[in-house]
Amino acid sequence: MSRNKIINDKIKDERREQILAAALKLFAVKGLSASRASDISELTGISQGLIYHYFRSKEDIFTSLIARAYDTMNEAALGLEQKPLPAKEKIIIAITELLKGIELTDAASTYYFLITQASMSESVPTEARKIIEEKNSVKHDVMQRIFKQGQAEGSVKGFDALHMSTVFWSLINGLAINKAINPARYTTPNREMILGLFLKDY
Amino acid sequence: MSRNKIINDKIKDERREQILAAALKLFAVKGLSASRASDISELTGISQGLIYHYFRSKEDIFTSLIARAYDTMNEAALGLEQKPLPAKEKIIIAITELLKGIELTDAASTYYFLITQASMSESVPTEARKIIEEKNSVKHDVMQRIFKQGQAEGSVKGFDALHMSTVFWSLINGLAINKAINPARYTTPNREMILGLFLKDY
DNA sequence: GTCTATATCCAGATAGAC
DNA sequence: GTCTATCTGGATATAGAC
Repeated sequence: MSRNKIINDKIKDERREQILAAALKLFAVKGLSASRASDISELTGISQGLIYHYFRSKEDIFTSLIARAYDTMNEAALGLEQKPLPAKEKIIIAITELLKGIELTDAASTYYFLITQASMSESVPTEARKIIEEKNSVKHDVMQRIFKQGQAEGSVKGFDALHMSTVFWSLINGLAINKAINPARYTTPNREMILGLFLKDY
Repeated sequence: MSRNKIINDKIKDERREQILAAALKLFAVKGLSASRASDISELTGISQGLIYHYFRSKEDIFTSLIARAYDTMNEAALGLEQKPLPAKEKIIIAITELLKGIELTDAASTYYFLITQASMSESVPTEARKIIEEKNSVKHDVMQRIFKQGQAEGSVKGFDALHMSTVFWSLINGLAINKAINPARYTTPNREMILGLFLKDY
């Protein structure tokens, strides 16, 4: 590979990343159909036409982002599950980290928001819909297993593990949305209050 | 008013309701910008042009629906607050009714969904945005007052009432979304589990 | 690789006949 | 009141120059 080819490839990667980063911000707060190619153009400073040199279509950008979002979130969930810790610790870490992510509105929570928007909407490209259906259950399954582990260890309350993971992710999701809707009013809720939902001795 | 005028007014009302009902379904699941006037036309059987005889614009329909949605929800919340009951009972009723609404996906929960979609999206008409900012706090304020009442009565846990209302509505909201995303997987969570978040003796 | 200009399409909204 | 036909604007995507 020639010197120039290497440099070009690097530019190509950077451009793709710029486009993806801008599109992520837009799609997360406006959804796919209300986000314009011209918005991406403005945010990145690159011309509208150039977007289509890097992606076949707007939907293609969207689908790429959905895939990334799930990979990021699911890796985090699976990574936590595999740590050699008692379930109680895993649950404390999960809630602490997730609450922190919501509070800071970091990159991960923008992904989270994108997924929520996309999951709620019936008007997503077929490719993206497939990914959602395929990968949405992973984090639910992980938490279910962690709750069961905790029940075996005696630290977790005795409710149905499916119910607990439903409540867990619904609450986290709901908090993220709440924050987004009204950042001024939002305050991170008391951690003990939430931990007490799942753990004994709280 | 002549006989014909009365009949015409009735038709006019019915048509408006048909359009609003169809638009509600569409906006709630696809959002404003992905919902087409032609979709409304298909759902109602009314021609596309006729829609604009009853509403000035698509945004006008959207704004009308948002106003209705908040009125419906806020009336329910304020009605509950004013009942001559101990706070504990009010909380039990609220959670029971809301969980039921989510499970059945009734009309009220479609309104709820519309509000969530709209609140999350930055691309809503200015008029609708105003209504959201004005009326979104009502149900939070109501729950805050009920929690404080309950703390005075000794039945409610001692966490900050603002935190409790944040958690309350985030969880309800999150559950509604969860159900919408994956109806097959959703099971209504154990009511006692949720009540225990707020009430002593659970 | 990047831009400007443009083709093409589609959706919101209007006009006019019945 | 309702429909069909049409205008118009704007957005995606492409073509071609540099």
